Amino acid sequence: MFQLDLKSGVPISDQIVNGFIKLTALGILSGGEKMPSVRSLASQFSVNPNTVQKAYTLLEQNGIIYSVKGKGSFVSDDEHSHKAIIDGATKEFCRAVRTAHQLGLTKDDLIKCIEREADV
Amino acid sequence: MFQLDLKSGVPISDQIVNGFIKLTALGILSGGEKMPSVRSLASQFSVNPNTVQKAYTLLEQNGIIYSVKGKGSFVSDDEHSHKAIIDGATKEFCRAVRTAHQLGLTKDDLIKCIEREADV
Amino acid sequence: MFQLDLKSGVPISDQIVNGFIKLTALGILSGGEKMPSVRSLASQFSVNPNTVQKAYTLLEQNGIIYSVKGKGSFVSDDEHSHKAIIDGATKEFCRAVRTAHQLGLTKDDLIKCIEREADV
Amino acid sequence: MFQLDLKSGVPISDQIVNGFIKLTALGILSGGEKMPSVRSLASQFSVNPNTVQKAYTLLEQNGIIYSVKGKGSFVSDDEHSHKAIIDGATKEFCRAVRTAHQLGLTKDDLIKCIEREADV
DNA sequence: GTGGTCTAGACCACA
DNA sequence: GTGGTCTAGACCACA
Repeated sequence: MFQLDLKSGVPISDQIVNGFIKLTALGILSGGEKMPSVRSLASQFSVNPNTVQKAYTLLEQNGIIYSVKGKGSFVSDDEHSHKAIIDGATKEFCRAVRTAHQLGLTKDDLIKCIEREADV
Repeated sequence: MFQLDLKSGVPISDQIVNGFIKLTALGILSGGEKMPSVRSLASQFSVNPNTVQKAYTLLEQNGIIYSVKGKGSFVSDDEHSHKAIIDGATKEFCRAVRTAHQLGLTKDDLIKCIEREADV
Repeated sequence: MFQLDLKSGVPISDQIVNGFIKLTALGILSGGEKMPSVRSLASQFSVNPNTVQKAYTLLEQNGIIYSVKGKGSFVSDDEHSHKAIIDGATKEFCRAVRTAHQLGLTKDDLIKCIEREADV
Repeated sequence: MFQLDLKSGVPISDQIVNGFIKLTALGILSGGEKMPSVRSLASQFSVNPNTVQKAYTLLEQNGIIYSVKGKGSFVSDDEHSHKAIIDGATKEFCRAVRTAHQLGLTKDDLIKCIEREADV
């Protein structure tokens, strides 16, 4: 699935959120599929169930998954989850553009960076 | 100079760092100029001196300013500080590009965002 | 009959209760009519029989249905069930009015909402 | 301030959220005012700090308060918090109207209820 | 079994 | 001191 870096300073719950967002973005996880249960994932990562629970709550608030008490958590329909991910990522990226621009990077600098990093 | 936004969630020390980086990027602050003293800036912003101190330390670590014992802190020569700022901003931005790309934003999406946000 | 929405977060047993209440309110189910057996409904909905049983118990407690040992469950006579439904709904709605009013919605706000949502 | 009912079945964190929403709606708490610290409120209510923390996080997500690490939590500007409260309450109430309407309450029934409960 | 809430208490970054 | 994250583990409703 994905790895956690306990010493990175990034909250573990956020790492779990990001991990699942990537899996979904890559199509490895798709609509309706069952998520691992809170407890099983916690023991798999040797992490507290509360931490996983928090991550799942965040994922649900962002429309990536939905949970059914007593049954489990499930990935939202592809259309829904895909839109949620693209929307979030776009917002985040546009903020980065604004910051870079304010610090004096020119449009050309930014595009050069894209050519280098986001090449097909 | 610049304003602090306590509600933004961004650590105040980071906001101070960013504020000075912007002033320098815009050429409002230039090489050799004296920075306000930690204590004066703290009282001006009604903020804890430790917070300003932390910001100054970060600025120094990034090569934007340098301090002279007993005299105060000064902006690095233009060439030096400018390079430091551009380098930092580029690194940060490229990371944002990678993340956005991994989450499924296409090159076109990214460029569209730049057109919108970084317009002259 | 009616559909269950697993993603809604509303307990399935409550959804079954509400489903039958609506069918009765609409006159699709009327007094004396036999309810589907717990087991048949459970398999029809691919849901745990306990869940259906719980719903039936709630419906009985609210006077919407009654059960006869060895024969099954039946819809209460129209007058009875209709009154039970209206009473419950009224109580619930009045509570919502109180809450909304306490939070600062004016009588006009509330009525505007009714015009919009409960239009013929 | 307000009281908690530990046996009500309503999550304590939600009760705290609702309590502060009411205090704000009533104007007892207004923009910029400092909220009690997580720990002090927890001890005042004899409740775990995590529970208060959760409530504060929810209030922040709803735009009612904002928190500054190291300084405390504060009520959002009146305009902002007021809008957030009215929006939330309206959404909630409209849902109640739909439900009541589906169960057969007529527009007149609903309005009668408003006259009774939301009288000036 | 499964998600969700809660207590008790440690530890961190920030001010 | 203040908010925020986390562990350890209990307990509840729902299925």
